[in-house]
Amino acid sequence: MQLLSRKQREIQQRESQILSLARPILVSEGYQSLSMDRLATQMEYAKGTLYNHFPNKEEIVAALAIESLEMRREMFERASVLVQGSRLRMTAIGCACDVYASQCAEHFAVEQMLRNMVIWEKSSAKRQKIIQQCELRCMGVVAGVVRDAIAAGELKLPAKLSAEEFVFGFWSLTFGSHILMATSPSLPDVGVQDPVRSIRFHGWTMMNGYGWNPSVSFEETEAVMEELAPKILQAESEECEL
Amino acid sequence: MQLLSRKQREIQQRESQILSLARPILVSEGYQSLSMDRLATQMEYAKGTLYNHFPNKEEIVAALAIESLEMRREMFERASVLVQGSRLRMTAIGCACDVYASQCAEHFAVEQMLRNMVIWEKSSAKRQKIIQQCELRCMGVVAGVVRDAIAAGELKLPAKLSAEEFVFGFWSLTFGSHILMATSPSLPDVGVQDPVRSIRFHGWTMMNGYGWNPSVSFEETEAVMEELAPKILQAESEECEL
DNA sequence: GACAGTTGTTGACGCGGCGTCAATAATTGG
DNA sequence: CCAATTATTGACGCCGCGTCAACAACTGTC
Repeated sequence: MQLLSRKQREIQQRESQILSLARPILVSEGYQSLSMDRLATQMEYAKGTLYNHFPNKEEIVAALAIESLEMRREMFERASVLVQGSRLRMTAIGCACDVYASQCAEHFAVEQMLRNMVIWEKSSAKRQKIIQQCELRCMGVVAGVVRDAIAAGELKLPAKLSAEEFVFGFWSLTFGSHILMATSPSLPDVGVQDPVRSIRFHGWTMMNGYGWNPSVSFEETEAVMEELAPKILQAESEECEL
Repeated sequence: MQLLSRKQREIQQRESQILSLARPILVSEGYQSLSMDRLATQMEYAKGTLYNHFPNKEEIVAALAIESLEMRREMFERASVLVQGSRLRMTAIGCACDVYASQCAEHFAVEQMLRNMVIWEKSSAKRQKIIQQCELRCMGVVAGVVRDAIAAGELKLPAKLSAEEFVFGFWSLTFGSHILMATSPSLPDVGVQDPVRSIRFHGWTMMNGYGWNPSVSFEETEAVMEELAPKILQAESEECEL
């Protein structure tokens, strides 16, 4: 019994060892450079042993993506309770997105890889379910803030727009901008000098467009974001480098 | 001289033959399924001949992406002159984005593939330049509308926000939403019933937030988009299926 | 503490895809 | 008609994924 559980623990922890070895390779050298043979060599285990843990390479990426999505959700939750007032809470979540995409770029990158259908399709139904639940819970956090805003009379949703559809707009805006920043070789060359500030401004304007109260000046919004950014990152600081 | 030019023409047209054979495979079966051997077999040429045209597989994808970007730009240009008034012209371009992403999904998909650094990095400097110019020209079309709006006094840009940075917001919003629609397995499950309409509404609201005149009701905006969509597609109709 | 049964580990192997290159064929100019 | 140039070919080397039969370690039993 003692030995069995020791062995089992050994196996358990090997799983996370695989993941923590795979992540830096995946992020710094890309999906192509992550080879099972290389991983096995570095682990000092045979390749077959890796396949006891993950049925294929894609599953490793999916597992990493789940870790990343989990982290994003934690940052959302932390951000959403750092300040008072629905509009500022929403702003804080927007800030969390920025922090996540820039300070935890390796996690953001792994999330994106999963959006390649090749990887998604080859990953197990079990992990697909988990990933969808992660997404759902992220959405839930933000939609919760929106519902609070409505309940407090600080925001009135247009007819035919659900809270989730409302969130979808902000999601698209920040998400799209981060993808573009990460993959568009040279935004400055097309005239976008400060993309992050621009998107913050657009988000702020969109909130104005919806009449989200109490209204805040953009300068104040920026100040709040500057102040919150380190707090959002804090608890993750040890597991999130670069 | 006759024969030489016939031969040369033959070679020229083989290039587009390769591309038009590669595109459907790439789109319907994914990047992994596009193999050089398979392509060669279907072309009824030897593999080596393919490599006379494209130094590697990635370059084929890059070449396809250029075709797609070119088409997007044409649609933007066509959309931007279909209506009068800067706000409606901007709306028309937004509509062009929707049409492009939904009706020319295969082109949109190829564009996205290029955003995988693996493919981007392996493509030649020459093609990278062309791609950046395509992006620049797309941006140019939209920024032109914005500048017209400013000149006509229908829009006033906030200080510290360039026309391009202004465009970047709408770009992120529509682009982000289309990526999410294409890759997020089940938006309806997280509560987003009608993503396209939602984003149109968000874009409309953002324009309101910036005080873009003359203001238009959302219903009218939708009506204009419905009317324009087929016209934007028209000239491409033969080269864009599904 | 020997033994049968179970569970975990190994790495050589098959397969398929990319890109190369020496041999071969076609084309050109003289 | 004959070099010289240019285009075409497909077998080959290499690498990476995933498998599986052989082997090792561990477990519970008598």
